[in-house]
Amino acid sequence: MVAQEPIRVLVVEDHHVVRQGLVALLNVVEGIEVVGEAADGMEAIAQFRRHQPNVTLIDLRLPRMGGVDVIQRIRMETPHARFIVLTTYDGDEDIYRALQAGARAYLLKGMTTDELIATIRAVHSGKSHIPPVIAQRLAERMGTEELTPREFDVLEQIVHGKSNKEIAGELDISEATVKTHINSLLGKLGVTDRTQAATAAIQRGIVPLESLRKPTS
Amino acid sequence: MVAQEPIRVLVVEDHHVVRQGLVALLNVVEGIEVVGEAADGMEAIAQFRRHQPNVTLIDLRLPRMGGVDVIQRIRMETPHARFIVLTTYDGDEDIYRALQAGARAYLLKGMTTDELIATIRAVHSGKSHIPPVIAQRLAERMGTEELTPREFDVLEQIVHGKSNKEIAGELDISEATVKTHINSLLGKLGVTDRTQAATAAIQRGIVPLESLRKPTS
DNA sequence: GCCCGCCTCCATCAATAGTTGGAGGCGGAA
DNA sequence: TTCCGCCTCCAACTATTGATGGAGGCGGGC
Repeated sequence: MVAQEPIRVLVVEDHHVVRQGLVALLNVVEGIEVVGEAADGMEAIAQFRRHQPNVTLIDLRLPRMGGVDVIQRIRMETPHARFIVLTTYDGDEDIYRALQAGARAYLLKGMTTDELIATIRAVHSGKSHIPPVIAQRLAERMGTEELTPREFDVLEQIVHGKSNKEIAGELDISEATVKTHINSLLGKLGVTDRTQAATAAIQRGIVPLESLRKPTS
Repeated sequence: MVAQEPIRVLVVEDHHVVRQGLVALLNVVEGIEVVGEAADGMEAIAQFRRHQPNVTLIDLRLPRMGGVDVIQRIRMETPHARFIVLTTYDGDEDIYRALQAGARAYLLKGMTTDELIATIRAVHSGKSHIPPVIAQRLAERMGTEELTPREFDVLEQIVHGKSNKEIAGELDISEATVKTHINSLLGKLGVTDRTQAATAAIQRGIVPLESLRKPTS
């Protein structure tokens, strides 16, 4: 193989062990050089500016600014920046938004090292790579109508266990309006009651599970 | 430091990258030797039998038999076996059951390498180690009453979006009985309606999120 | 300007869901 | 045996939820 500039990679991942593992794996690979690491969103942006990597490997779940926002922010400054999203399981919503934001590839953490390396090379040379599992979910999602902002607000409250009356109070609208929104979002989500709406929202990542911990705010 | 037998460690983790990272990290540490790796529950048991490790590092979410079951099975054969549970986030229920099953330590994947090593050494020398965050959740959980098996069945159906009538059909009991169980489990979970019960069940890991994917079985 | 989607609200109705206060059977522990 | 927890069921009631078919205002795109 001809001697070439190595692919400069930035690794953004908040779990120490996973991050160190990734770096260790990648640094022994010929033609790949890890030029930076970040454990949260802010740090990721700083590191990107400093190192201008060819490819950024990024987890979507990050402290201080989620992965999707990081991708968007960086792409505003550097439109040609290339991202590989690296995540464990995650709801469909995040996948969708990450790709919208400009990620070129999506990898589940269960992949092999070879797949990871092949994907880095592919993305660096301008290709995209979406695993079949993910592609299928995206396809399923496509038929789905978008929720309006207000419907989203209501759905969020439903997931947090609020009654219609409470939601009305919270959003400062009448209970009738809440019902209207619910009726509409039930249809869009393809479910028949609020409980199904709540689990669907969690499962699809529309409302993050973390927000359930201590929600009383 | 005096030359000693190294601590023999088995790593059980289904994500290739994470597992390889862990192994790479641990193998450079003085006094620790990774004697085996497993990517699922069955393999874990086989590897344990073969290598008889001093400490087993185990993820709770595994294909083909969950981590908790693995711990229980191994401890039946080898009661003195020592486990460190290693997991990302996970509901309280799993933590609780893992400790019940005999795990000596619980580590979140966000920990540092130093913490990991320190914990391995501690557990090997017979100590336990539960992070404060986890300990606190366990404490909160303690006041909680256990659900009866039947209540659990009903809760599961609720999470899957079934109506009372459907649940009655599914469990082959009357709708009245379903209501009785629901009334009881709402109290035990400290919630006021089925939607809250569903999100609580998911959030606490009582009903696994994965079971929501394509549940129609 | 006109249309369309979104947000807001209304009334009315039917269907679920949740509450209360029972009751009987069954099996294990004391 | 007696007690207790669990499972089963009931009636009767209230509260909540979801369905339906409106209606007006507001703002952006054509």
